[in-house]
Amino acid sequence: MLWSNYFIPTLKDTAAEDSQVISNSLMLKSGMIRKTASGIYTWLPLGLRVLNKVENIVREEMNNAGAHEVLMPMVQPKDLWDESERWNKFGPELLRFKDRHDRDFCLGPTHEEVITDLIKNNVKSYRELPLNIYQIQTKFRDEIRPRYGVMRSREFLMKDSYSFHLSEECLEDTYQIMRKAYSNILKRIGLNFKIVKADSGAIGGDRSEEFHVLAENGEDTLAVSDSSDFAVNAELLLENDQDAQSLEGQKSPDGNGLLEITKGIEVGHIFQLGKLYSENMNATVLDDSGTAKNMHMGCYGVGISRIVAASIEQNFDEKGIIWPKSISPFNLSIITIGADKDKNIEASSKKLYQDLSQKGFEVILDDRNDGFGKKIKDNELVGIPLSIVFGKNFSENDEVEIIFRDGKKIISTISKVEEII
RNA sequence: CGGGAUGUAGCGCAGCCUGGUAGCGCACCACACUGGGGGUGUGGUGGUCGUCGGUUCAAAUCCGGCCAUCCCGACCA
Repeated sequence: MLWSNYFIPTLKDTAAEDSQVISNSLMLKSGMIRKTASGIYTWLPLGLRVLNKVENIVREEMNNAGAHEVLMPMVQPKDLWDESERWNKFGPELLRFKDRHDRDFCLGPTHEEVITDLIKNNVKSYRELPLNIYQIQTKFRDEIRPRYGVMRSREFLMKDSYSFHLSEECLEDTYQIMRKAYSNILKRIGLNFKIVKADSGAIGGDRSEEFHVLAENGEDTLAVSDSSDFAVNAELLLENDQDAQSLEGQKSPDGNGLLEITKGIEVGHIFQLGKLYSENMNATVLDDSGTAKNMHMGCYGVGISRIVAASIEQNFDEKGIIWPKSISPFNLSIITIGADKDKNIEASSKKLYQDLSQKGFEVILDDRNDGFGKKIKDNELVGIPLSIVFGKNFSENDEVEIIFRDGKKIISTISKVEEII
């Protein structure tokens, strides 16, 4: 990729009103996203690269966990929501509209109805279970007040899975597999996270846990034991008007150590739904005695677009974004200074760019006709892990400089670059 | 929906109080210089001041309605 041909509209400043949340401000400044309307964003090429990387890691881990990918419609008919009795329960967060024939539809905020309908129409025997189906798709929830950029947007990209089982034990097995898969996802991306017990909320069901990326700006308050794995969304421990901070230092409910209060961003949520939907929507299979049984269900969500923002909330400095290597939009950049004066810089940088690209590195060649200052600032803002600089040192000594995002610098020659990076 | 705030050039802002020919910085275009931390110079492009109405000889400025956006709250994967 040549920077000069790429679409990366970086900004020096964002409006005061858009700068309240660091991830939003940095995503705007680095040219990852632009706001189209409140809570609705366009992903630009750079942002989309990151989004796709998160998406692919999630997809790989889902496939590894034995889940199968589908793509369900974003537009859903009212009849399915009547079956689950959620058309009336869901409230104005469900964006509804009519088609030209005056039939009612909504934009999908979640897909329990569609998947349950699909499975009940196509799975008749317990022999076909368990099933674990997922999709990666845009959801729409008409939030009362969208905020914090893509962290709480109305339109967002989510991976949602639904599992179907004859027995509760089988559901528990899959739940544990998904729990492990979610941990793998966040570990692979390289984020610091906690799994916490949660309130299952409006989706309903029996048991649920949330995956929180730890960050100071997190919306949720977590109570975590200082000496065991115990962690819970602080809401669940609060009584009446109690303040979350008052939990700090109290004895952990599991008996191990004291509670610490920390902030998290909820990026994943796994539920055991039980038979809630299968009963409402009459989804059954025949068991080994030929009896119709309502299926046990689980559902598992990951906020893909939210993970992108959460990663920034957890990893940034005064210069800009710091990407974990796993989701950085590029592995490295090559920066030229004065290439139009020194044709050797132009030719050599291009050759290195081609060589590294051919070897599978994702490289952006910053060939813009600008000075060092502007280029390195942009590279730091955008969060590229390392930059290889062709400049005066190359003209005079055939040396390039490798500048890492944390500020460390190494002088090298082209032949040694590959082993360093 | 309650409370608070904002809306002026592509972006960031000043001007509004005290009405009188719309400004600054950045960006952008041209040319030259420069080329290791957002460089310099010269010359340019770009705005029905969110919108509708009112007051006035005259409105970005005063008054009212509406819209949009942001922050706090209730709500929420």
